[in-house]
Amino acid sequence: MSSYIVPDMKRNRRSLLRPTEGELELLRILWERGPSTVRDLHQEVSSKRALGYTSVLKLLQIMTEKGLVEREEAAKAHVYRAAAGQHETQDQLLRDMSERLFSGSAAQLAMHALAMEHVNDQELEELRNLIEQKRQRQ
Amino acid sequence: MSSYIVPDMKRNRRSLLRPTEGELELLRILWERGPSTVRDLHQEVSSKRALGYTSVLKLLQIMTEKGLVEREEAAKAHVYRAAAGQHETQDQLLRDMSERLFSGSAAQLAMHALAMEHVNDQELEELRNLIEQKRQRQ
DNA sequence: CAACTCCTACGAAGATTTTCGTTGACAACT
DNA sequence: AGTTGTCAACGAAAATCTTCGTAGGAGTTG
Repeated sequence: MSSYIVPDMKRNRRSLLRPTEGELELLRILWERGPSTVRDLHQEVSSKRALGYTSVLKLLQIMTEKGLVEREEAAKAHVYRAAAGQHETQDQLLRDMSERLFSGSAAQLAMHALAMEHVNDQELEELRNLIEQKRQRQ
Repeated sequence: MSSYIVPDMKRNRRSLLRPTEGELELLRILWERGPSTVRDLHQEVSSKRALGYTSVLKLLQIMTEKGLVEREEAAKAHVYRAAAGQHETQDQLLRDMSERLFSGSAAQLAMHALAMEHVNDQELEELRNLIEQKRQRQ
């Protein structure tokens, strides 16, 4: 009989796919601001809701373990940056959602999204172009 | 001295807005199949992944408490049906996602969704119509 | 150099979600 | 009546997520 130390794959597998609520909050800020320190992030988050400094720090440490962010330890205050690109993550989560909510139909998802809210002229124009491109390719 | 029984608002507030992962899985099946028993649902879920019968049951009980499903107790095997409409829930979750991933731009979300995957002709047509409607209204 | 300040690491409490095992009710069978 | 099968209820373990408090290192300043 033997026992192994198995890397915690349950966590990794799922988390790479889907950042949690709090993780996403930080990622969003990192995408906007670019590489930031804990203090930067805490300040940003604080404008939205109360959250302790060490909470943000801890979250970032976990995210580092999961590979969601990478950090530069050169300076005293470590600098964090998103490991995955914004688009990549967005697409991943959208695919997920289309799967779970619309049985895989991205088009249905898109229609619901459009029907839902205000869309400005420029966005409408981009959408029309996108659709024309798609039509010609098929 | 008096004590009150306070409805668990923390739970309700959030959960009505956002079914958890497992809850959504069951809701999707209920939307597809219509009212179902625990056994039905368990069978359906089992085709995707291993999950005990009582796990499904428990989840349904919790969902009943939360008001996500309603149940008919007439027969021995209770029959559950989704309380929240599919569209309602979809829109709610989309709004959420557009907020969290695209800073509230549903149009951006839609574009990403479209760019991502194959969309058939009929869907493209519907999208064009939808966009035309929007354009004229603005 | 002692008092401050800033920052990371670590551990841990709470809340929530996920997953079952066990129990007891009820009915069908033998 | 005893055995077997199906189900709901309940409780609880395990996994995750969220949020902090506390400790300790490293500069800074009076």
